[in-house]
Amino acid sequence: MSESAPRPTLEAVAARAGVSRATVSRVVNGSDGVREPLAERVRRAVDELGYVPNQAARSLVTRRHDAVAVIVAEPETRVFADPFFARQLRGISKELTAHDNQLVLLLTEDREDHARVARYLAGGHVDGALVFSLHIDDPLPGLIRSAGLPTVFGGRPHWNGGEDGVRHVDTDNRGGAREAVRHLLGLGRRRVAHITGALDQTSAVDRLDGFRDVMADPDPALVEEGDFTAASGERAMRALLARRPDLDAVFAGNDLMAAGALRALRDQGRRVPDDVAVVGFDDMLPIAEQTEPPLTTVRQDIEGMGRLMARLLLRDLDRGTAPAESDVAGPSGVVLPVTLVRRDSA
Amino acid sequence: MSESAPRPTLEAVAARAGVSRATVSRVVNGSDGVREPLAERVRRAVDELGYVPNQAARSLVTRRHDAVAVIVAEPETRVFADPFFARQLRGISKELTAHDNQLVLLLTEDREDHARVARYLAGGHVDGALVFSLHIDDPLPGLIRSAGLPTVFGGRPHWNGGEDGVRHVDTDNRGGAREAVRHLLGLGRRRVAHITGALDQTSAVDRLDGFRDVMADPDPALVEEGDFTAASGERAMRALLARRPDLDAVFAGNDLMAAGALRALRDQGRRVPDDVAVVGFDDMLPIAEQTEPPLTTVRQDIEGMGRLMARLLLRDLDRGTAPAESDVAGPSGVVLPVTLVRRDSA
DNA sequence: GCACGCGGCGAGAGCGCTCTCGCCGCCGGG
DNA sequence: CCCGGCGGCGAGAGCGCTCTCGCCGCGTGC
Repeated sequence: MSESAPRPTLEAVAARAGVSRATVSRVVNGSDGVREPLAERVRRAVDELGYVPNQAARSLVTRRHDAVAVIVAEPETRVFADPFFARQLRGISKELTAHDNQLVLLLTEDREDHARVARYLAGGHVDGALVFSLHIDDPLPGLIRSAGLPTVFGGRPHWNGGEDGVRHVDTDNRGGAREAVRHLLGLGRRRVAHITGALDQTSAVDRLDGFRDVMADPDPALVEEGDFTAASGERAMRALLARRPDLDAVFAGNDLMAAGALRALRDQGRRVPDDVAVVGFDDMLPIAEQTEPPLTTVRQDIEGMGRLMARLLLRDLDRGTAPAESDVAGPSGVVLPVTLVRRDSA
Repeated sequence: MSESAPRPTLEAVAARAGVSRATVSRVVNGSDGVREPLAERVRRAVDELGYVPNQAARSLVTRRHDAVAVIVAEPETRVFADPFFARQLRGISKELTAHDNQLVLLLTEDREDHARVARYLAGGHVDGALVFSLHIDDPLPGLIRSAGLPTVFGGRPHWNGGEDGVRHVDTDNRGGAREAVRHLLGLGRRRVAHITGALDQTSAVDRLDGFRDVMADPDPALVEEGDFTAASGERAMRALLARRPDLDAVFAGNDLMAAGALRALRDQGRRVPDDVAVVGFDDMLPIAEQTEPPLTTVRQDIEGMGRLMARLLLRDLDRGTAPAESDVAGPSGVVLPVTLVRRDSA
């Protein structure tokens, strides 16, 4: 216990094994060129001394850190209100640890934080970055790109019409929306409304686009903007009912808004799904299961999304330190499939 | 763009300012002993070159990393099912960044992960650790303590009867439970039941103790064990109703179980709060607000808990690198107050 | 006016590692 | 049997920083 024993160095291991530092280094890093009996002796010495390489010293020369930053913009809002974020982190974490990388978490809320993050990234503490930036006016992506670090974005970035080489992974928001609306039509519903999410986020825009794909020229009175909160869903539902009392289905941009809509419908005495069928998006547990009735919704693989982001980034990191814009191999954007989960609300 | 410009070193700044490395170092690290005009010249050189210290090189000599590990055990279960975790992280993050420390997130699920974490901590990559370990048989705390790193635990650790010097911060689970039950009694309820959380977690045990404090020798038939999930709450509520159909109130160990209980009560045709009053714990949003009726519950300051944990740890780190068991100043355990939030369920 | 003290600054060592280079011993071919 | 080649290993430099130490120049006291 006393004074924390000074950690053994490469030198110490070398001395104990009766070899040079270089040889120990070779063994520890698994490079070949060391004959078996010697290697074995080194390994024993490592065990006996409980040697663990000093990462700082190693980074100093290799310029690798085996660490990536995960940057989450605006934890204030939706991101932190639901388990979304935690699931994604979990996926990322799994993938990173499987490749012996550390996860450095950076939560940002205001401009000041952005400067800090930019400085941190420029400081070269990490090898790459995974970024979640939701809003359209967020300066963060720009800062990050200019830091020149390999980066993968979560969700389709705003400035990316589609294929300009910005690495990202997204959920098939548009396809999922289409599926949700088609399901409602398949139920025989004809006057399907949509409550959008906050339209400064691409996920909301894409879901709205999916709705329009299927409804082809819907009555504008059947679309109402929300902001992904339950309260906004409730308010939007009321507005919708006021404008189109005859509506018989609603597709909400997420489960939280669907829950709000459910409440508004109940207040107005509409039965779900008999009078109005409701479909959500996300399959956010436990919300989706706890509503009355349980929510039919579009499930996305959050954890898988996290894993994939990490995997993409690690791949870039492996292929040489310089991921020049040009020679990116593989698709720059990946879209994950979704599945419709049928419960009782539609 | 081309090849990422080789980052400027101390040497470069020194050359530009026409001083020695030592002087630049002094200025950069804010130590005094450099006269103003010179210091100013150095600062200009730093700006012009966009110099950012190389953390690896610095750590190599200082043995500080300005980084703290946050270790979350078993993200599988409850931790990840609710926004609890994210809130706590947010508090931690705020406090850490305010002190220029990085947050390294370690998520663990199985034994193998534990070994990895132990190795990581022993590897001296971080200056301290913040640990969330829920379950009684978790080997993690032991591993961490033996790594000899300054550590603060989230929640009361199992092996700690109270005051044996293990740094931790906890919510006033017992006090909150008492308050909840007293509230029910104040409403005139007399046959108050309790649905416990998973009793291998101290929070569940403490809440049960609080219940007992007030109910003084309650009918054992009025206590049913759950596991913090909504499903368990529903099941427990049914069992309780079967045994004591005359019960007129229930205190659930958390909001999720309260939501489950609400559902069971509704199924059995009991009105809430008229027939049976319900109180939860956590004030987990958006659950607590979305139930029917909205839940009266005990709110804890999750984010504050995170902040406090970080603050405690940073304090330990500042007072010399060796936080010998003995000379810990200040209380080893801190308990955060809770408040009862009255909504409609009780 | 001279010695002494003190504060500002520079020189240099060294943190623990990686990696290049060159040496040495072993093999095969002429 | 000698020489060239090659693979295994050690020596040493150097990554970018901090920090101790000592030098130098100035101000002060007698």
